Amino acid sequence: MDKPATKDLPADTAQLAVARDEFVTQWGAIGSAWGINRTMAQIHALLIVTPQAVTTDEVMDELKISRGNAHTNLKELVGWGLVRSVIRKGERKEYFEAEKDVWKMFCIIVRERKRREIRPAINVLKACVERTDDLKSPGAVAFTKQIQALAEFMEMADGVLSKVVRSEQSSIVPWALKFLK
Amino acid sequence: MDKPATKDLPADTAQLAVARDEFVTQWGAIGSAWGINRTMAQIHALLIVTPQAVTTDEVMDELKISRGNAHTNLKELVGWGLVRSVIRKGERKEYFEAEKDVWKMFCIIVRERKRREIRPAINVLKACVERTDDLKSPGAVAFTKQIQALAEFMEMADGVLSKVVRSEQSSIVPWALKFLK
DNA sequence: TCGTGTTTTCATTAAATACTGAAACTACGA
DNA sequence: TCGTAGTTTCAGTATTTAATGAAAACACGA
Repeated sequence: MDKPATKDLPADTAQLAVARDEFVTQWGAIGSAWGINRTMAQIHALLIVTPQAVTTDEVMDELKISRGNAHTNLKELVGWGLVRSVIRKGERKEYFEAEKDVWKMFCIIVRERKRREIRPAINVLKACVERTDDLKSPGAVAFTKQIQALAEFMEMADGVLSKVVRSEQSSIVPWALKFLK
Repeated sequence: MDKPATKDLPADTAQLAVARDEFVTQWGAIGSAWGINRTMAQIHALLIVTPQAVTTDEVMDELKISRGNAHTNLKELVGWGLVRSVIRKGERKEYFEAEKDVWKMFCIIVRERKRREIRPAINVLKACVERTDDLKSPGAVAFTKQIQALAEFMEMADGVLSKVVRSEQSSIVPWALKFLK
């Protein structure tokens, strides 16, 4: 019994489900390696490959996790700006959907990491320099120089990232790629 | 009893010691935020601001940690290439010193993270695409497209980083900075 | 070969982090 | 205002990750 090529074969649907699951699982593992909570990475992966917005219950069900866990990580993703919550009129449930544009995702992540990780590090370095840049001993001068170099490097990196991300469009990096050889 | 200005004042030495400690502690905290083991970050910080090479025992003593801990994290840093072990002739002890050039540090970290984190992620994505790019259903096509976009983005990022890091000299990024506006 | 100083391993313990599930809370419609 | 679907919190528990310290292994000279 043949089926028309345009109709989904059951085998295909199954294969897609497996691939989707594989992606979610693996992305969770990669998230761990990147220092990101495994569940958060899995939820993000799930939302990325789910066309419609989903509810907390669907996430719980798909990933076999508790309500508390699903809730916390969904809100965390919303906090990062990687996921939006949408309320459908007439419905009381909250739905969630991920930003799917890869360049936008990248910009969001860079901006947040700049804010949460790079800026605080720069502040620490500057505070260290302030504590010692009035000292004259060779040891103190060397220390100050070293920390200063670190601080300047990070400020430069921060600046580059700001500019890369400012435009909110993916054209710049491929363009830069041409020039870097 | 006056001391000549070229001689270190005791107060200065103390102030430097405090600043150094503060740096080590804070850098450990920042490391944590970056997903890096706190102790490893502290040891790295300590070696960065220590002019001479140091022994395991000195690290244990400075940071008040066990031999096992000091050993494991020193070797881990050596594994990353951020720290070299040096053997002084006539001595049996092993000494450790950090790469102090900021640009070199950056290159080492980027290369390692590319290898340990970016490449594996790309491989996962490619494997996912292979599982589904023969499927014709709209859902499968959308899935494949999305994953493909992610994969292509990461390959592009990988390529950019390779080029940035290839030269092993810090001139390129400041140069690029001028062009990005 | 043995003795000694040093490095390495690893079972155990401690600490940090993540997850659960149920209770408390909220907001909305009837 | 009450009932209910839905959200949020959080104390308790489980899991994961890191640290300890002592024993084993190593390497070198005598």
